[in-house]
Amino acid sequence: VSIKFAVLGLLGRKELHGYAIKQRIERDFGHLWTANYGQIYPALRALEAEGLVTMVEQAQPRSPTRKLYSITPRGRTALRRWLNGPTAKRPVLRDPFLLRFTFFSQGDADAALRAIDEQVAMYKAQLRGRREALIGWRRKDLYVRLASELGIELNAMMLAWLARARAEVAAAEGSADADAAPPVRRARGGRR
Amino acid sequence: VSIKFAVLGLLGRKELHGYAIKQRIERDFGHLWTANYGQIYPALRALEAEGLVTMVEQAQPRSPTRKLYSITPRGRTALRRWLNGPTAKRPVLRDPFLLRFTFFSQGDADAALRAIDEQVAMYKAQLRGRREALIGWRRKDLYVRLASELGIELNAMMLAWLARARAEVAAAEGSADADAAPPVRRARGGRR
DNA sequence: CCTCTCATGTAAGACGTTACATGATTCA
DNA sequence: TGAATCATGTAACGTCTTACATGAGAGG
Repeated sequence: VSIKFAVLGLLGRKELHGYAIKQRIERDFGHLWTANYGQIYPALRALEAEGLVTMVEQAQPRSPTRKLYSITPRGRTALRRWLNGPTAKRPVLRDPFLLRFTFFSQGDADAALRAIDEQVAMYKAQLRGRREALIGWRRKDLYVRLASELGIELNAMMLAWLARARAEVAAAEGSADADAAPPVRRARGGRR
Repeated sequence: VSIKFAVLGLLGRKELHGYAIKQRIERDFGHLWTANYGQIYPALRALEAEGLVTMVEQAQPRSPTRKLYSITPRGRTALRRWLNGPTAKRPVLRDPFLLRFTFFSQGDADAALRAIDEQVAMYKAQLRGRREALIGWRRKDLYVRLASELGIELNAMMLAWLARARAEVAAAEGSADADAAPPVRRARGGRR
């Protein structure tokens, strides 16, 4: 249900075609939602069938024909109702790594360390990308900017937690492992 | 795929029946995963069919018969392989509120404020519950404790962000709204 | 008497992911 | 020549949620 409205919300700002919608989702809120063509194209058809958007084909000289979708007045009403309505449900993190993490006491000693380092690398790369993306939102939509900032804070917090977790795990599992992997990173310092 | 292993991981610690598994999931990592009977019971059957767990019926004098599941040696091997294996995929927050939030500039002025206050109330209640749950984990499993602490930090961070977001939104939308709802909460103070 | 907790489960449907199919253009 | 980007889509398959069905005992 949410994706239909996310698409409608994007069309509320600007007319777009399916391919562009996917790009926007990734750029604007890839940290808090994902969507793929298997969801986007059917959603657009459904919205059109309900009369919330209209479609116009747009031929182009040297690339495939686009299908441009625009929001209708009825679409705006539906969007506003969704925005004013109640919050569907409380969020869960649903992070496969963290789930696995809670069971590491049953695994091999160093598997935990390796997994943590993997995560650290991933979050560092992500953080860089997000900080760059933020610049584009600096003077634009207040809400998008705030959500984007949350993504960055979250990311930084995860890195801080991972550093702490790594230290505790290494300490608990005999100090031999502690320097098998790179010494406890100053990564956290980058946060304060 | 993750739920099967989450169940297996729980059984790796202690033999359990389906109903108890659900309770554990809620208590131990309700913040990072959810599961319902529609997933748990079929998962148990599947694990049994694969020979990773065994089941024994356990009649009780004055309550329904339980089906106690225990992990097998093959189950332990499979669990360890999962723990040592690669991390499936990067996480997304996937919070319906935040998704909606990014579109509030297209909605009614005060709907955003109301929605934020709703979220604040929810997170405050949740934070209380989690702090209590943590006490039970203090001297138990290191990994579970760390994950639990992350849940609390996350929760606190969300509250801090919501307070900031509220202030910025109120400021942007004319100061009339700013005191229609409770004055900008000192909630953030509780964090530093 | 009614609701809550314990305890098992199933079925239908909503939602999401992955892989495939098609085809032109651009860039190394 | 090969890969990436633009652009559309579908089918199969997983996963998750919701709602129902059953039934006993405990406590207000």
